[in-house]
Amino acid sequence: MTTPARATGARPDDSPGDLFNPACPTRQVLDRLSGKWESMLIKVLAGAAPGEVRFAELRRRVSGISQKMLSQTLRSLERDGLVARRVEPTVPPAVHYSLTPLGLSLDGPLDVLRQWAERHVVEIETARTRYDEA
Amino acid sequence: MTTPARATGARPDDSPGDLFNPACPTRQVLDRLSGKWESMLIKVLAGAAPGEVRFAELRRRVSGISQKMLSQTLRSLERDGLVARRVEPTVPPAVHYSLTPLGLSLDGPLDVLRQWAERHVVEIETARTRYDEA
DNA sequence: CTGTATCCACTCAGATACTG
DNA sequence: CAGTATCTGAGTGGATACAG
Repeated sequence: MTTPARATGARPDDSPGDLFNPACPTRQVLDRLSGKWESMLIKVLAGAAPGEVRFAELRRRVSGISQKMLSQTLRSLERDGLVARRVEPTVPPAVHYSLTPLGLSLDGPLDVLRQWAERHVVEIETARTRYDEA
Repeated sequence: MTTPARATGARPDDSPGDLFNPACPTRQVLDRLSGKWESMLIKVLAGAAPGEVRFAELRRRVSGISQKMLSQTLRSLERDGLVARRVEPTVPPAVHYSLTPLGLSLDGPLDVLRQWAERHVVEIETARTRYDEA
């Protein structure tokens, strides 16, 4: 994702109604959430809040995710300050993940979207079917 | 994206807290919005609602988008019943796009996310910088 | 247990050129 | 004007193997 530095340069880019300039905050957040697992991870962690969840347990809760994507997604979430990581220096190590206050504050907005989704999936699927028939 | 039919099959997949099964509506909606342009297009069209916007005008309003991505994104949005397309049979043809009631109803939830984004971008950027330094 | 490294397939997104 | 077709590079995500 990583905000593309203005694409072509075809136009000098000073259009009035340009939502693309300057680097739209919404874009950045949406990009962050646009991955395949980000939003699910936040929901799972929010569901466990304020408790911590270990790596293996997360893997179980978000079934279908690969080890790679789990650690990759967690790292990106941690980088953005949405997820906290705590390592217990035992052998073998136990790593606990939890939502930061910032991460937790995102769950509300995400939930609004979730509710919209649940209310309208059928409509969308209907529209899709109708479109594909034509 | 297209919901991946349960990945590996490693586990019989009947975990209790499994958000992945059955095909989560949230996932589908988030997937729909996860593209680079989808949410921006909805915002632009919502800003013009209930008016219609022509193809070329959209291209101007969402600067940086290529012709290909614009038509591609509009088609997927139309397919899902979020966007309406009206062709005026003149020569050359004039095509008008607008949000359907369904599409319009999505603008609210999206706006919640936008507001969250605007309130917290700085925090996120700070966290990111701090993480990258370590 | 909790990752990282590597390889590979697939999709996304942009550039360019062409059509009704 | 409003697209479609094609080519290409970059990014995403999965499988597998290996490491602290």
